[in-house]
Amino acid sequence: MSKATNKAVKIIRKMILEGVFAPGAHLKEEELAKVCGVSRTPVRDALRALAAEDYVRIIPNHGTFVSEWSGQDIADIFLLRSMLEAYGARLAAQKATKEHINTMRKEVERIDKMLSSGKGVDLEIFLAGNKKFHETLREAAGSDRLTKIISRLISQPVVARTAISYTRDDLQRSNEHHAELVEAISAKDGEWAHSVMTSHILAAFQVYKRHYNPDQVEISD
Amino acid sequence: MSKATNKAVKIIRKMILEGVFAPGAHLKEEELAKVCGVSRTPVRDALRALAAEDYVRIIPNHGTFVSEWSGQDIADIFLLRSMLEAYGARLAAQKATKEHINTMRKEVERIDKMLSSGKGVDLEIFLAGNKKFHETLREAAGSDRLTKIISRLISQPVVARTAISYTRDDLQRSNEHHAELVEAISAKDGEWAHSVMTSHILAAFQVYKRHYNPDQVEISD
DNA sequence: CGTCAGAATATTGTATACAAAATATTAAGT
DNA sequence: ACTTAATATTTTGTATACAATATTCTGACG
Repeated sequence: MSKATNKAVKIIRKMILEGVFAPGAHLKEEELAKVCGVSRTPVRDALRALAAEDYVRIIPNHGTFVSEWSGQDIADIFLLRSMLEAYGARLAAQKATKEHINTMRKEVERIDKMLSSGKGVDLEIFLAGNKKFHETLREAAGSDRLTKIISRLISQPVVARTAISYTRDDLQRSNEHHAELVEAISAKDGEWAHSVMTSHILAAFQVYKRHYNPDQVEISD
Repeated sequence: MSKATNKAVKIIRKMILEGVFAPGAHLKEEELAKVCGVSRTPVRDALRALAAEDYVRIIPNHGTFVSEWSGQDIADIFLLRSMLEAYGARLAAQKATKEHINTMRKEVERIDKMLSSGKGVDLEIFLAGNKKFHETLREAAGSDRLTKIISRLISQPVVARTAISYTRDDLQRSNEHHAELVEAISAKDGEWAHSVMTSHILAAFQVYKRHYNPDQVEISD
């Protein structure tokens, strides 16, 4: 993506994530152009890109609107993700190199060290390690197409917004899953890896549901 | 998509499919604008859309190039598709309404009638019926996101180009799979549907491989 | 003969101006 | 007061002009 377009994408995405534009809001090109300090042309490019990421939806001749997400949508995403990532894990078990495995193992150890240090949890470290772990696993799976599909799913606003409040136990379990995945992949056991990864993502879904529970939604009058 | 953009997308996509632009070819915006009879602005829009469909890839500041596909890529697509469509079939078994099932059954019967008519095979009827059958099944699965992902996979040039030479036996088997899928879904048996759909897509992959075999590729000097 | 530098050209990226379409506003009629 | 039609305004869509970048060509030099 080119300079001005890229700038616009970043600014607009951030604003949506921060709630500056509410779900359903109508994004006007000229206004965005002013905010981003570029002309309408790259703004339009940016909106097309954000539509591809499902941040907005474009209705021809009517405009661009911030996407709205139902609980069903979110469940959909997690279930699809669990399937796709599990498939990736199976492939990784067949194809991972020693380097891939070492990288993953290192990330597991780094997080483990953080958790058992006695100090408070450092989410920064966890998130970075988690990201690296999954990226490496996808790379090991060796399917660019799969990687792209998954990336699109998890780059979506709902998931991106999910700066979930992980409890210490959640982090612990997550990292245990990671450790087990390394074991399964080392053993070249695709079914095992598949199964652990499924649990891993569904557990994340559970954490999400616990936090963003429909029961907790308040309706103001 | 708006008028001029839509026109450009259709023209350019067709030209790529027809081989007017070879894989790897550099598509120049001005030239396309002239061919399509619109300005560069909607052409650029069109190229972004075609990139999303994987017909082309865009390299910033360098241009747009017709996508190239390896055998590995194609295998990747079929395998992913088999997984995703199988997942859809499982969902459909859980959620399909009587109307969905009736529509699917009707398409099966229409193709069956064509095949057993004694006359030669009518590919038009088969392709239309096949399309309708799968669309209905995806609708029955009730996941817009899944539908979108699958659509993107199968709208890709490699698959689109696959006007495969189905033999009569291939068509017969394909329709038997369809019939079995209707049975499985009627019985609300998700595992059965999943399994039949997997076979169905992998069989299609086999037909593809039989036709577009690397062995047959000639290299001119 | 090759290679490197620099100018010339071609191509993409961005801004602006204009056209088409949709939305909002006003005014008239019931 | 409520519709409805006409008009004004806003917003998106397209074309063109200009700027930035990349590519190609040319010629000097080793």
